Amino acid sequence: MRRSRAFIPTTKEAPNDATLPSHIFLARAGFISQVSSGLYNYMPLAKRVIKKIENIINEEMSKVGAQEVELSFVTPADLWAESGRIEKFGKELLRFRDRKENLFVLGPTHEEMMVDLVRNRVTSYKNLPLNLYQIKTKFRDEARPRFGLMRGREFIMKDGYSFHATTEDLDREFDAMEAAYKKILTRLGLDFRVVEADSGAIGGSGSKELMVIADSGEDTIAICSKCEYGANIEAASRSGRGAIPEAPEAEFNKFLTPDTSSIDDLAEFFKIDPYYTVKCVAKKVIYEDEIEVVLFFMRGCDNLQEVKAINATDALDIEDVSEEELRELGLTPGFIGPLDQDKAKHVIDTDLKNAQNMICGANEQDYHFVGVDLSVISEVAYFAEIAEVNEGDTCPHCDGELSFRKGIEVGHIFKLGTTYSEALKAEFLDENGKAQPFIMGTYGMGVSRLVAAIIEQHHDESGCIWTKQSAPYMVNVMVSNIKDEEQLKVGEDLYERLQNAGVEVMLDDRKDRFGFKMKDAELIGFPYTVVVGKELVNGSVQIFDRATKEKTTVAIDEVFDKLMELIK
RNA sequence: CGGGGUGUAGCUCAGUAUGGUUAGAGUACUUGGUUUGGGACCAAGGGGCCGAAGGUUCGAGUCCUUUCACCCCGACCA
Repeated sequence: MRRSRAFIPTTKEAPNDATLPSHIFLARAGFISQVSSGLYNYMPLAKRVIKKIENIINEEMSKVGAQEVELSFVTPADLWAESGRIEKFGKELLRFRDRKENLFVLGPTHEEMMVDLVRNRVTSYKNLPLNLYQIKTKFRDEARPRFGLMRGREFIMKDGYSFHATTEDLDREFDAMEAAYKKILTRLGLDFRVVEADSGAIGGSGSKELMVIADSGEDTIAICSKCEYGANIEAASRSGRGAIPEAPEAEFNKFLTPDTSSIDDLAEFFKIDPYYTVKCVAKKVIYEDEIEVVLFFMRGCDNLQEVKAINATDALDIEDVSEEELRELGLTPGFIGPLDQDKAKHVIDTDLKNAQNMICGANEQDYHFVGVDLSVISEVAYFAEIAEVNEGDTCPHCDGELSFRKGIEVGHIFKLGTTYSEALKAEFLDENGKAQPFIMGTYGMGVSRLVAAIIEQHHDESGCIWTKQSAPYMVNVMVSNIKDEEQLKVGEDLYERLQNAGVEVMLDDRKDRFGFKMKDAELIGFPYTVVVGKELVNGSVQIFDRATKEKTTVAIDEVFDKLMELIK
């Protein structure tokens, strides 16, 4: 492509609403333009990057025997009613009626459609397993789209669905998909981590997220310093903690502790580590048809992890509760403890099981119990893992230490089980001629989000730095001064030769000055720019490496071979 | 959905407290000339229903009311 003919509207200034590097640079370099909240136009460069990613996905999917399909974007609302998700998805589902007043939704994900496609067409165990996928625009009417391509309402996702006769076969496929996804991200040149994820709400026996490591990521993940373990903070667990402070030994007693309603006050009052205090976090727990106040107890040094709390109580959701509401129940906020108190349901963190030398609220204004031995309630109380892990805690699989990172969730793979096949009555006949629901897996990968993730991980102050496998063009041949006929000729020749060799190459043949064109090349982020300019008098040109910003002088007759070697 | 902010040229923004020529700058764009190794210079141009609707006024970008859009923090997010 000739730069003089290309539609690449670069700008010096970023749109005022862009905050993340990926958003700023993709907009400035002429990849995307915003249409409305969460909606973007992809311009030629972005389209090329998207195709690159799609090709890699297609290749890896093909290797593991997954077949590509394409399901309709507009889906009948009936299907969503059948699975029950029309309620659950709520306002994120964009609904509308056609001219005959039939209700439709724009597909936010395609479990229903895919199950509908397969049911009554695949009816025998002999035709299983089956893995179908598509790469397609999705629409979710997000409450708050943000960060450019990172969280749009309209976005491109690869979504795959597998169908199995046995859970063992699903496990095998799940592992194969994890491997394929890792391969895709590795090929794209990304630093990522596969982490364990929460899968409570959707059910199923497990899910993993693929996280691209980047400071701007919206998810926090805990990773082990020694082994492969990694988990979303919502699902992370620990086997212990770093250093356990010295225990404050005391006889069991009730103590007057005025004005110590917070853990900090309490620890200060007794001059002890918060580790030996019991924290109470009261929440309103929402069930389908009732709302209940539940008291969550954990060590004072820990925090409640809400997703774990929801899973522990089988709730739909959890909300804050006010002090007034607690008082109405007869509770004393700031002094609530798990002993001698049955005003509300308790959930106690497993780390408190049999805990000794604890200090907890006495359920009486200005009083705490000291020297508490929680083993007295360990038989009767409900224990669950509800505390969030902390940095420095011990890995659940080895003796390594956990630390936190920020990640961008670019993939999520799920063992779905029979949730959808049962809801939609999608069954096959097994060896015994008995009808069984399909056992399913689902595998998502955010294609447009990957475009942003690549830049979040690969950029500098000058702009984008595309990895070789994701670059819209591999080589940019820049003629420094097109009025210099020799420069232009050498540039044109190299451009043609590279093109004939199948290299994706841009020829910057614009009538602008050197500096302008260099800044532009850096902003766009071509992996290599060949500068045909001043050094031509010595019979050489320069190869500019975008990642390192280093210029290497190369003789004209060697530059082609050198480039072919670099781009391998 | 709660809290905050912003809408003026393609883009980034002044101007609005105190209403008053023909609404500005930078950048981008067009034309001519000079320049050609790090977003050049000179000159001349084109480009605006000042987010929308209603109101107050002799007069509204500016004041009042309503409304829409977008952004940020939070809630939410298979």
